[in-house]
Amino acid sequence: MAASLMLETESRGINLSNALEDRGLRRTGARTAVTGRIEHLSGAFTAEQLCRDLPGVGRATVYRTIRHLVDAGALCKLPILDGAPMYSIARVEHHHHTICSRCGAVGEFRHSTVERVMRSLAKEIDGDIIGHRMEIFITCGSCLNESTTGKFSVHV
Amino acid sequence: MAASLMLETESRGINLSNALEDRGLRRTGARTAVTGRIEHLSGAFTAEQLCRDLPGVGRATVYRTIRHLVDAGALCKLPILDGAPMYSIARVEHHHHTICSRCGAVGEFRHSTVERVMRSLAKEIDGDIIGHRMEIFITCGSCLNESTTGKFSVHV
DNA sequence: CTGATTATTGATACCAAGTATCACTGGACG
DNA sequence: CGTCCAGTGATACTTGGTATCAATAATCAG
Repeated sequence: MAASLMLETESRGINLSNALEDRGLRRTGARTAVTGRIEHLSGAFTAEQLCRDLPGVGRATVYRTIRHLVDAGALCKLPILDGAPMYSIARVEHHHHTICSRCGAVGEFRHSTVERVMRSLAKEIDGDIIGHRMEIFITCGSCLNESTTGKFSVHV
Repeated sequence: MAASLMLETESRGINLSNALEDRGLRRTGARTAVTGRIEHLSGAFTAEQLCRDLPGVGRATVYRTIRHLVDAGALCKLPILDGAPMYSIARVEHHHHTICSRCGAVGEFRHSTVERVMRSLAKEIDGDIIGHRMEIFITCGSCLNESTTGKFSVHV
């Protein structure tokens, strides 16, 4: 992702273990393994992928830990159209995602115009806006130089 | 949804059975039952809901027919954050959705500014944009007058 | 109309993702 | 150190959806 896109970003210090502790949860071996693995991964991942990577940690614990991290706002859950949802570390307070339809790489961005659109829509919609979500499907720069077939189908 | 929102809309004549025939699929009793039921429903629905409503049609056929309709562009598939995806008839060529987090009602809208945002992002993103998706979570007008609890959790 | 051809159906079995249960374990803390 | 309770993980279960395949229904040529 181009650096210019991140101009409006206030990046957060990321420590997933702390995010759990802040919620009053104990720092245990299993949780440290899960958060450590997530921080070690470069991008987005699925729950099953994490289970495979951490055979020493039970499935239930992996799923529970992910849920805690999502509840804490430290992870974003991205409902991809087909297949299991993906998760990515929430580095930016409120943001949207770019998803490469070939390699699955997920990026974050903020764009003030999106928020302006929301404010203008608020006047027209019959009801209260309580949130929004936006995903941009791309073929990322590095995939443009390759010839692999698509990973996700995109019906938009 | 406010009528003003639909101003940018070119509404399409909707005939799901024709959408299937246009793809070279036969007009059968089961498919007519499924498309008829979908057209009869007021808003968005899940595949399982359709199966329950049509006990005379097999699960496999319901799922197959939905898939055909999505492929034909006659239905939109909406990945709600938790639970099964919802489907709604695509009345407008390219559009976005409002989703009431209480009653699950789904609306469509077009807003030219969203497309303008896409064009400005295209210059900044490292890669090719191949599509985008936007959902606005709302509490719709009719739900504002009630006191039911939320149906969907919204982490945005 | 009749029979041949082929798409479609739906019961069944299956698979994948995720959750509930519950006896056991190990952190925290007096 | 011992107690207590949060946390764990094996297991069984649920849900959403797909593959299989024999039976059935559309379609079409004659």
